[in-house]
Amino acid sequence: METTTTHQGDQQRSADQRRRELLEAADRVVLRDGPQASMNAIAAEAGITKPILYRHFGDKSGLYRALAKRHTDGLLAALRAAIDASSDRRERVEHTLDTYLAAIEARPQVYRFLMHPAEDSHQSEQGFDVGRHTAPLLRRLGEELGKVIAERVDLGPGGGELARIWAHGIVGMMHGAGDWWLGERPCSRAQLVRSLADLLWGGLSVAEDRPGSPGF
Amino acid sequence: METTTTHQGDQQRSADQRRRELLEAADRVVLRDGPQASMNAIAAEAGITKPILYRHFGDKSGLYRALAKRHTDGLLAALRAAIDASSDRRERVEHTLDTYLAAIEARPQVYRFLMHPAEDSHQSEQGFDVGRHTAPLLRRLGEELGKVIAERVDLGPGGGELARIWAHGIVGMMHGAGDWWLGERPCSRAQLVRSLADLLWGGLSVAEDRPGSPGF
DNA sequence: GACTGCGGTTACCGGTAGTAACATGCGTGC
DNA sequence: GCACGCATGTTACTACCGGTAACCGCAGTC
Repeated sequence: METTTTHQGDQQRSADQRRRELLEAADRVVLRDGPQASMNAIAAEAGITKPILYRHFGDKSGLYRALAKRHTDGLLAALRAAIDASSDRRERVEHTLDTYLAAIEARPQVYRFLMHPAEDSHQSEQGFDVGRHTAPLLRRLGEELGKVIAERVDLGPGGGELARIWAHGIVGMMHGAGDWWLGERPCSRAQLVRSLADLLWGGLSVAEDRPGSPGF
Repeated sequence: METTTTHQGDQQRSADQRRRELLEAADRVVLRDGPQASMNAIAAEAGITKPILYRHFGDKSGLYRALAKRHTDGLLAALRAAIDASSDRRERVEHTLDTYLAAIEARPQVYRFLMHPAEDSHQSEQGFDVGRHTAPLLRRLGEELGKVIAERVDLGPGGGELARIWAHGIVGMMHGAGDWWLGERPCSRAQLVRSLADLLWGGLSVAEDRPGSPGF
């Protein structure tokens, strides 16, 4: 079975390359048609037909997962760099927020695809995974940020748990505010970054009550 | 055309009632099958066939919007009550967080449906609404909370903008952390509420650096 | 020259959203 | 009494989706 080693190698290399080509074609279609790009459309863009896609990626969610992994890895790398770019904690937070917002601003279609990678088939039949609504991207961001917080900030005993909670909260805040901002553009990116950092710095707790506000 | 007033009224009333019945049937199916409940299944549950559904609701997203409105209204009412239930601001925030989390904990299927009401067809053809990924529920929650903050907390000049930013950030935090918590259940609800409130109260800014952490 | 493996195709399956066209029962005008 | 709207309901269809089975043709090998 070793008589065709070099040929096997060629085949392997060309298969990987083919896969990369297909992913790039899929990328173009998703960028154009959004998250509901069809397998037919992707195959057509790649100049082939459906069954080949299925041979390479198994099913639609497989293709989408491969596609999402590429972009997610890129965004994660950018965020890690932002976290390490400065030494002051406040600056660090602002840089991270700004990097995320700049990314979703620059390529909103990609961002949208990452958040809704496919409504994803008919997974577990029973109970259909009650949680798990959030995109994998946000989970990964939360876990990564949780690690960073846990290892750099002293939160006392049980700080690991707390770090994860805060991390997922912060990621959610970033996502929620970012999505709203992207839709309405009510202010500049810098303004949004500063405001969110202020919020995290306890802005809500130190502000004064409104004169006529009830109860306070 | 006024000769049939009473009859018209009867028709109208019965049409509204029919609509309500259909929504209840749809509710049962969505609760059972999740967000990808089909129109056929809903029609069958209601004891009728598809075209009637379409006559009442236009299309699938119309039905889903009507369904979502009901639940959203309910949740919003509960949250408003929570906001008004106490006078201390910190308590208010904790009550609000807890009410939201209790709701998604009690009926995760409904929650999940509200967050993914239908991946929503092929709306605007071109550009497909770059933002607008977030569920309408979250938008509404953000706007409502923004109003409450703006009218009760004195944020100085331009405070209205800031209130909206903070509101959408807080809602995002609640949603992100809540979704993660619902999936992994890493701690009690009370613990999560306290931790998130601590985060909003500036916990991240006042914590000490870890001894060996780089840069700080 | 027959054989085999692999990239590629056509043609299909089951199920989805959505629609057209036909049927049927009820109250009203003449 | 009877034809007319008119709303309610049905069956039967289109068009498309994800996914698959079966076949086709061409490399390279024995």
